[in-house]
Amino acid sequence: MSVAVERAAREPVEGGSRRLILDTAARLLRSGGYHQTTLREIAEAVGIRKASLYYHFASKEEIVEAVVNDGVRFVHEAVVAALAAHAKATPRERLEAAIGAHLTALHGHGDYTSASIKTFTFGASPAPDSVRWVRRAYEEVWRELVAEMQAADVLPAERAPEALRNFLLGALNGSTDWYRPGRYEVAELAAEFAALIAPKPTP
Amino acid sequence: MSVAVERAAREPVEGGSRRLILDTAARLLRSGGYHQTTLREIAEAVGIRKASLYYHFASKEEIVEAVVNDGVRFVHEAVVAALAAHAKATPRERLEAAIGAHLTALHGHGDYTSASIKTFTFGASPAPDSVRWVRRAYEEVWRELVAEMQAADVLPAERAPEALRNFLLGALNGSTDWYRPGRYEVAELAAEFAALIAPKPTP
DNA sequence: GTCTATAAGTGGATAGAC
DNA sequence: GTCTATCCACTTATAGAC
Repeated sequence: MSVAVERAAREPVEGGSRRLILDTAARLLRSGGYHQTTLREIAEAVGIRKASLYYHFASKEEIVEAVVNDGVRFVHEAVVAALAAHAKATPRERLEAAIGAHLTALHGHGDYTSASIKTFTFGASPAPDSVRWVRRAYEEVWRELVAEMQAADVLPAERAPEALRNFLLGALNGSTDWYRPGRYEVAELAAEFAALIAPKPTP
Repeated sequence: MSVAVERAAREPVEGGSRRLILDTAARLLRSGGYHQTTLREIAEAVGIRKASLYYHFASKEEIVEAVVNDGVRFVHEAVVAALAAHAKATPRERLEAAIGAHLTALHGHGDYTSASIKTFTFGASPAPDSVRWVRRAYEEVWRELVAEMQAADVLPAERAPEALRNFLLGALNGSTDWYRPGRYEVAELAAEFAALIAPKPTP
């Protein structure tokens, strides 16, 4: 289900095996991270031998790279879509929508995005170029959004935009360490976070 | 130097070998995390054979557990000390001092605290009891501080204290992913973060 | 307290049959 | 496209000499 949603966010047609491998890898990377997740584990969970993975991918790094990039692309598109859907809303509503979309991608059944955060520091010390680009592109969305919010006086204009963006995204991503569905809904969390970074003006 | 400071924060006298091993492990864990850091690496950096590590520790997990706990104790004591030093300051100054102490422990030469964050999700899925206790104890400091700040109206009283604390600590700890010394000073970062979570009232 | 030597297992990756 | 079989480097950990 969420897998279907995530699939729609990526390339249209391709062999189902490749997708199944990535889905599985995403799930394992989400809980185990890079070094804990082994090719044997992935293969077993998929239901094939680990040697068969090499028909679809050239290396472990290639699998992880694909998962990580898909994860960032997924949250990227979700946030862009949320902003488009709230194009005519107030700036503050737009901010809350973006926060909600980011958190939903993180805590919904989207293994890719969580795996992406968990695997932030990659196997190889400098992340592959593709990873850096994809992240940079998503960052750009927030860079623009922060600028819009500062211009609209929803976020404090006198604060450094970079610190603001890093502060907010750090807090959002950090929620993977403590948030567990069931106590709050993600929507409540989003409202709470939006209120913290951009307090509603006292009426 | 920072190592000396950190040492002072822990047990007084003990064999220097054990300490040296932990210092080295902390440094490697900080950059590599749990699974990337091997006993061979640690031993080589210390200048002994890896088998010799087993004279001092029973297992890799025991080494990591010691580093992680020392790291949390270090930042814990640093924040408590900062609050004590600002006992008579305004609530807002106390908050900024606590944020500054936390960030300094994270980005100074304190390998232990950074390693602790990086190794947050431990090897074994449920972290050892000792780790959970030590973290809980530190959390308590912030729980009290947040309550104090909400009472003093420095932090918004109408927001959920738990969300507030997690939001703030997430943002602080997330800075390990992007902050690099040199551009800002840690003190500037602390001031910026304090301003973001607790905007000064417009005069 | 540190060493050499080694066990027992697992990691990623490849060759080649089917 | 998936399999069996295998390679080899490297992992944590132990045994026992010095």
